[in-house]
Amino acid sequence: MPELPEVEIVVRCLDQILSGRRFESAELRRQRLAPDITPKKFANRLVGAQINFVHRRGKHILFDLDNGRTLITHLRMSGRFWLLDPESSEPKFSHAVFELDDGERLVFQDQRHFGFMNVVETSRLFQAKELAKLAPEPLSEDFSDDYFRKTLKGTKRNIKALLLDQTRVCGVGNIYASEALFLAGVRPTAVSGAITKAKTVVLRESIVQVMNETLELGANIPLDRSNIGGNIYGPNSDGDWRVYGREGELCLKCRSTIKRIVQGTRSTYYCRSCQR
DNA sequence: ACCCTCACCTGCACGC
DNA sequence: TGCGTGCAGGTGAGGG
Repeated sequence: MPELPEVEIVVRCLDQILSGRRFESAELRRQRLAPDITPKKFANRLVGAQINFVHRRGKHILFDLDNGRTLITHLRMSGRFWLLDPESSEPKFSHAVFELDDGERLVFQDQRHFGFMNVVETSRLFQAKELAKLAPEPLSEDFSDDYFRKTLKGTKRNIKALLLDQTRVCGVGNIYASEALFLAGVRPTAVSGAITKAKTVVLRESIVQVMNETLELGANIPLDRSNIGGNIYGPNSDGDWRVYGREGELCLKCRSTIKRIVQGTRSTYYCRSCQR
């Protein structure tokens, strides 16, 4: 269930653990995890390849390989990686299993079956259909005030839905959308194109801030198998969100009651008095 | 071209 | 205990 900051933590762990190691085998157990290729092709394109490094585009995790290919993966709602000892048994819903050197296994587990993989030529990585239409990286200079204002202009969609559109703003998900709108004092139902220039600036900064806050939490954790799942808040612990999941609780700024509404099919949390 | 709704899965927390 | 309902941090396909 990760958004960009959680994916970033997972990527740092994977890069730390896997760089320089080799896929001895690559077993695609659930065909629909990688619908564009057969299990046989999946194995053919990966076995024997060494992992140069692991990086990221939006919420997609990218394994750069020394055979000129890149393994693209997406965790969607419930995907997670495990690095297992030779003795450890695989968890339920292990849909792809990679043997590494020295008997360890990298496992992709996904209870809800929404996750995704593909293997593409690295030379055409950013033209791949998974990545081609993604908006600029929100933590890069490309995600500028100018870009953000232009992408809001001329659309009547509500701002919450727009923030979830990965072709407009990439890396934001359902939690960070509520959080950024609260921080900026923007009502989630606001018409995107009607938001003032000043508010767009504040909202863009708020998106960056909520992501950076989580990244700072993750800055000092060990980049090992204990954090490969991206659960940087620890088991059974929700994030310390400002509004998300706080329906009926008091607003941290003004003490009025946090509301929950449904937009599209997703929950949005906000404060009616702080967010106008 | 745009925008909305639904579908894809399993499991958990809740109320009766 | 059991069963029904609603909910879950994502996104693509298909319809209007």
